[in-house]
Amino acid sequence: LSRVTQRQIAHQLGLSQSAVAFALSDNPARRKQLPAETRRRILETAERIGYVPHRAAQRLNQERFGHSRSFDQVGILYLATTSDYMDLPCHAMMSGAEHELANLHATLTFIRITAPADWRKVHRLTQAGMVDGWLVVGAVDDQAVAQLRPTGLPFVILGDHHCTALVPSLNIDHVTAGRWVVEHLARLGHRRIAFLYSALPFLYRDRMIEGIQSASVAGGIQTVEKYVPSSAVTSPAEGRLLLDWLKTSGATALFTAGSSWATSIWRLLQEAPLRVPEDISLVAYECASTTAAAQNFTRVELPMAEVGSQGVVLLHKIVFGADVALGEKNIPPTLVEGWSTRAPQTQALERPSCVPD
Amino acid sequence: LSRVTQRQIAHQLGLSQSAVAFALSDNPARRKQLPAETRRRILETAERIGYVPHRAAQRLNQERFGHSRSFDQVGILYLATTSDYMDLPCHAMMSGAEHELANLHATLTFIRITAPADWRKVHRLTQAGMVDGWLVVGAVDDQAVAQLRPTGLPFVILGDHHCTALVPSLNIDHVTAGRWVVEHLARLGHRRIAFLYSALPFLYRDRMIEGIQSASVAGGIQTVEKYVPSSAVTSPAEGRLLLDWLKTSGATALFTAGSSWATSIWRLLQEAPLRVPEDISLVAYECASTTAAAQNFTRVELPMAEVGSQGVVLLHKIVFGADVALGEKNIPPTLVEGWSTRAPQTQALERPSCVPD
DNA sequence: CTGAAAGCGCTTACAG
DNA sequence: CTGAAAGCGCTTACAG
Repeated sequence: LSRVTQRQIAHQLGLSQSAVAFALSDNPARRKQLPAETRRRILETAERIGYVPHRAAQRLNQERFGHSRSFDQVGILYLATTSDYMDLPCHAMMSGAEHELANLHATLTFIRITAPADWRKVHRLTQAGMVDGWLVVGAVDDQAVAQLRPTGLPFVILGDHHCTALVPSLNIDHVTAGRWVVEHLARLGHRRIAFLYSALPFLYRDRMIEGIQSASVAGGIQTVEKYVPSSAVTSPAEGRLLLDWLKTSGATALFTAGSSWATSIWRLLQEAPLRVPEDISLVAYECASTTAAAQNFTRVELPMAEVGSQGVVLLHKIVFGADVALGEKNIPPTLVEGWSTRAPQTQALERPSCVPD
Repeated sequence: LSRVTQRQIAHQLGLSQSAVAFALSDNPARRKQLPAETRRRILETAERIGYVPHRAAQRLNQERFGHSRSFDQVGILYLATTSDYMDLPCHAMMSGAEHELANLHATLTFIRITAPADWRKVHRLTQAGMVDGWLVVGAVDDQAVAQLRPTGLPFVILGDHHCTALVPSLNIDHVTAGRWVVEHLARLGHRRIAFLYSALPFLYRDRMIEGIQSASVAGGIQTVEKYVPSSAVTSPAEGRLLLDWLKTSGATALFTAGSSWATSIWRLLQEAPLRVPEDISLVAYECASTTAAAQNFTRVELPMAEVGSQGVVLLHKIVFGADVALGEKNIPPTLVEGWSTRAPQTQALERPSCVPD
């Protein structure tokens, strides 16, 4: 597999190498300097013999005419979290970003930051001229941004982050996710809904609660909330407490707002026994895994890949100097109606007399 | 952040640019051509002003003296599977590879292959001189290798694959994983062990069974096996069948050979009720997630990151022409002793009379 | 033993 | 309007 160069194309057609360069130029003004027929022959030959420009040569050139920014090589910084909860959604965002970059004939370089010393990798890559911009996922905070700024390269943060400064970022619209769950159940006729949240203060959780509460107020929906550690979903003792809470709550629907909780909870409900959806409607929440989809629960699906893809588009705009507003852009989630929700029975769950209707 | 070049260093010290190049050369023979003191001054200055060689210039040069292979840019091909089971272990291997590459000042380019047309990306990257070698993870088969060969670049397959041809590859030693589970339980005094396997014919599963059976035969251990779909772990009906099977099996220990099954099974056992480890010992199996570790079950842990790291080492050897034997290299797993295994009670589980002892 | 010079493949300013 | 030439930063063969 020897490399095909512009010189070889030129030689084949009896033209100068610069004629070939002109024909292949990205710059439309420069292309016009060539007779249309000559250009056509050059492009045809280039295509036929499989010419692909040598990236290193192009990059080296940019050092000379630095004013025209390029968008060939993007780095994705994965700031490791203490848990590995984030791996799946981050991987999904990365996949989406890679897909979008491939369309632009650009590549994605993966860099994992585990310790502060790993930032040296970032600075080294920058100095080596390897990167045109950064996508950043994981445990992003002001300190990370402080490391990123001196690279002089544009960046976009993907997913939840802890920055207080205004930074270009892209995320799922968790507020809307929460609102849609409430609105879907309200439309079916539910008036009292139970919510099971993670006890950990994830950002996505608090955004979702924001949406849930605003939609509940707007729709006259009563809510009951319970915050549980993820382990509770599988612990028998916690499971019993959870069922007791649910039965006395008078709720006709349950939203399990932790990723992949629905299957375990569904199992728990069946043992109560509470039939889904006859006795109680169940809405699942899934972040970058597909079990809820496989079981076709009614569910909130988060388009993490779309966040990655849109992140690339945003970064591209910034590189080429488009006037991009700082702050967070949001991608709407999807509410998929499966079998696990329906209108509530007129005869509600066993309900304590103290609960007003 | 303007770039620091060899010329600038040379200018500062009143030397020629080639003297600087000699001092910084990787080639020890070339370094010796310079007086030690001159070399020291050059290195000191380079360090002080943060010189980092421009990667594109280095790469372009290699086009000229192509005989000396480089190992700067490695591509990781993620061949998407139909399910997303593989995402977590693949991400773990990728993280391990990135860490090892960073030590070598090399970078990892992520490419996702979802459709056959995506192989164009691979060929384009190759032609563009962007890659020195490939790491390949996911759904790798002979067809993938056939796409890879014409790139002319060395490759190493990480993790399970379906190639019939002999290819350089690195994997977890699943056979040993199975053997260790049996040997651990045998050492504690268990003589009859139950195994819960995925119904899907994963390669890791069959390797593990191989190890389990050879160790069982060697240690005089009786085994009972059940193959279940992953959903069985959470379905109440299947759960009851599973408990019945377990109780009548006469087993004093259970190995749940599906990733992250242990928690659900443990819950199921508690409802039976079967206390762990008093009534039955439980060994968990975990692939690139940490729930079993968090709960400190006795468990088999798979060092996926180590597979990635060793994969880089192997690829590096191949690039530099070391005589590497084809076929699979294996990384031993770890058996971690947690709270969930102990010696069996002398009074065994309820056991049907038809089972010989 | 030392240092000026060639050239990797490309892009673009500049001379004809 | 066209094409020869300069040069990005580096590595290495080659002339002094």
